[in-house]
Amino acid sequence: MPRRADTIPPPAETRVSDAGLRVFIGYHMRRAMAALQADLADTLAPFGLRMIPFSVLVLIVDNPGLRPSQIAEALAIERSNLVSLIDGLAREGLVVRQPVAGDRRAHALSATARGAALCARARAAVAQHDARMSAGLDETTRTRLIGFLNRVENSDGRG
Amino acid sequence: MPRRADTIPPPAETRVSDAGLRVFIGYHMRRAMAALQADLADTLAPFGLRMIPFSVLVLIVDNPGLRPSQIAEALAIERSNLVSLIDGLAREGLVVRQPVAGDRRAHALSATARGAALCARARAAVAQHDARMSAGLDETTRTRLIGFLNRVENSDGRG
DNA sequence: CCAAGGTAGTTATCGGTCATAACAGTCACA
DNA sequence: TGTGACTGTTATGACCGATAACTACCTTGG
Repeated sequence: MPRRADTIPPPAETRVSDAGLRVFIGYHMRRAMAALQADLADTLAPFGLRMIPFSVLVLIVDNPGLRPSQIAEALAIERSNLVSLIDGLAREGLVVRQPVAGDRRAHALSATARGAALCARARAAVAQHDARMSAGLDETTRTRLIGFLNRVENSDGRG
Repeated sequence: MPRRADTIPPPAETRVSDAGLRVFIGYHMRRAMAALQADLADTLAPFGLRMIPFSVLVLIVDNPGLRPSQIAEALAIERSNLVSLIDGLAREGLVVRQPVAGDRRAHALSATARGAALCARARAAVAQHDARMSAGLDETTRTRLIGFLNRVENSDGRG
């Protein structure tokens, strides 16, 4: 028998269940990643950095003379999205673009002293953040976890 | 000794190293998550769904009469972002909003027959996708991995 | 040498995700 | 009764990611 109009009786204290999604590892990964990213954002905020710019800065510091297209390939980012990213780092005086001797198209990226210093401090903070996140993870489990993540990462396209 | 102008010598076949980022579990998670999300997007595309709308649909199917604010809380999404999400599902005829008897503010969400059917098929496809992603993951490692992900997820704010 | 095709960086633009602020209608309760 | 809280909603903006097209430049084959 239809209730008056199309109203629905109030749910009797029903607790919402996401069990149908919890069966998927991807769901757990997504939730964990969201929490991790929020924590990382808080960690990097004092340095005026966000996740991606931090990654780019580390790459430049660790690989002086790097070119944008190489960063794009390493981080799986489109080249076009790198320009504003590098613009931002350059605006802050953290990195500089220099011409390359043999190729007038390319830009060699390197960190300034200020960029290197900031990167070192941010790197230490992120290391603490990462250790906090993976606290209570014994070495073998950690290794196995990274192995799993690498396998997922490299299952390009189809499996 | 400064080189002519400010040019930089071409890098001698330098391979770019992201070792400075590989030390972080978060970096591996981010890369794995990106690959997983791309694969999941391909999996859901035939059903006209993306990751978030799929999650919302599953929640509605599994919890008939659910209200938007409950979905927001369950999925850690802002309420305001749910409206266009539900609009989309409703436009496709997958879910309907019905008034709730006792509370004229609330909307009870439930799936249509079409929505339930689509959800079942999409759920099966996602199950295959998830199994593919976690292939070669024995049960104890899988359990331990999920435990780790849950710990990360629940390390709200600071640790 | 020179024309054709590829590469590096850039611009413009779009879609998707997420957050915030503000608002109207409604409910609950002192 | 009226104050405060809650629901769904609108509008808006930041960030991330992808695509297409352009300029400047390099490289290669004829």
